[in-house]
Amino acid sequence: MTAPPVLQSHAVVCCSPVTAGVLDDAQAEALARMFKALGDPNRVKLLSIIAASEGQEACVCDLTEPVGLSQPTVSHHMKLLVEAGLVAREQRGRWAYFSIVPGVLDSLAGTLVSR
Amino acid sequence: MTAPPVLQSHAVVCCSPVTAGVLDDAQAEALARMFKALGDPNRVKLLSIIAASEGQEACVCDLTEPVGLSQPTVSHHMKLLVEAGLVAREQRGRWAYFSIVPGVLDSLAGTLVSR
DNA sequence: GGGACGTATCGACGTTCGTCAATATCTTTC
DNA sequence: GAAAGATATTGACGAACGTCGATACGTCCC
Repeated sequence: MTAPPVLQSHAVVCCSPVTAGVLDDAQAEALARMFKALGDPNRVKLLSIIAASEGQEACVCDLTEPVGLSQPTVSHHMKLLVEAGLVAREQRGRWAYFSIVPGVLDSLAGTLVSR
Repeated sequence: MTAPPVLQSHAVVCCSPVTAGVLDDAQAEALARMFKALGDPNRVKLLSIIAASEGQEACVCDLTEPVGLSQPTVSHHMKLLVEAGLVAREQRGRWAYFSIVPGVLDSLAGTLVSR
């Protein structure tokens, strides 16, 4: 929360391959930040629900019931996913629509493949 | 530690794609377990050091200095990586050699690609 | 403007995490 | 078998996490 919203650029910076040489501190930290966001079962599930929704987007109201968590907790998880640069938030009318940032999962996958 | 060493099979079980339908609890948990292991900068760095070493293996003695952590802490991180099924441990003489489980990172990457 | 509704923030709680110093365990060598 | 070296375990600590109920904030509609 101390950081301004420069989160979109993560998709660009995040991608030094794990297996292609020793990572420096900044690279390791950028990668760990995204992986940590994926390090909770409910967040992984939330991502998959969004991906499976039509239009690849969903609002909190769609997400609360499938994961069985309270609305504030889902809101909290979504905030973490947004801050990690994995998910984008768009306010449309009363609802907040969340979608997976295009390409970010592929980029992350790219850091894991042996090359 | 309540679980016996069935960790090798993780590479087989871990791989329900995030973006190909809503994950059930077991799948989400299996994925999150591996991602959580990658959710610490020092562990990511440890992985990259192992990958960059000749023979793709390293002992704790090789790892302590690059990450700047105490020996027990490195040992602890390695244990987590092993338990997550990402790293294999092999005792050879006095030393314990750690190597990345073949294919596991590619499998993980496979769960992220949009397909 | 006053409700009603969807979402975010706050405050609190128990739990897990990352780290270290101290110590124990295992392996080799003399 | 005793000493030395490499690694693991233990115990402790503060920090971060996941969760909730209560409440505040926006947005729409009458």
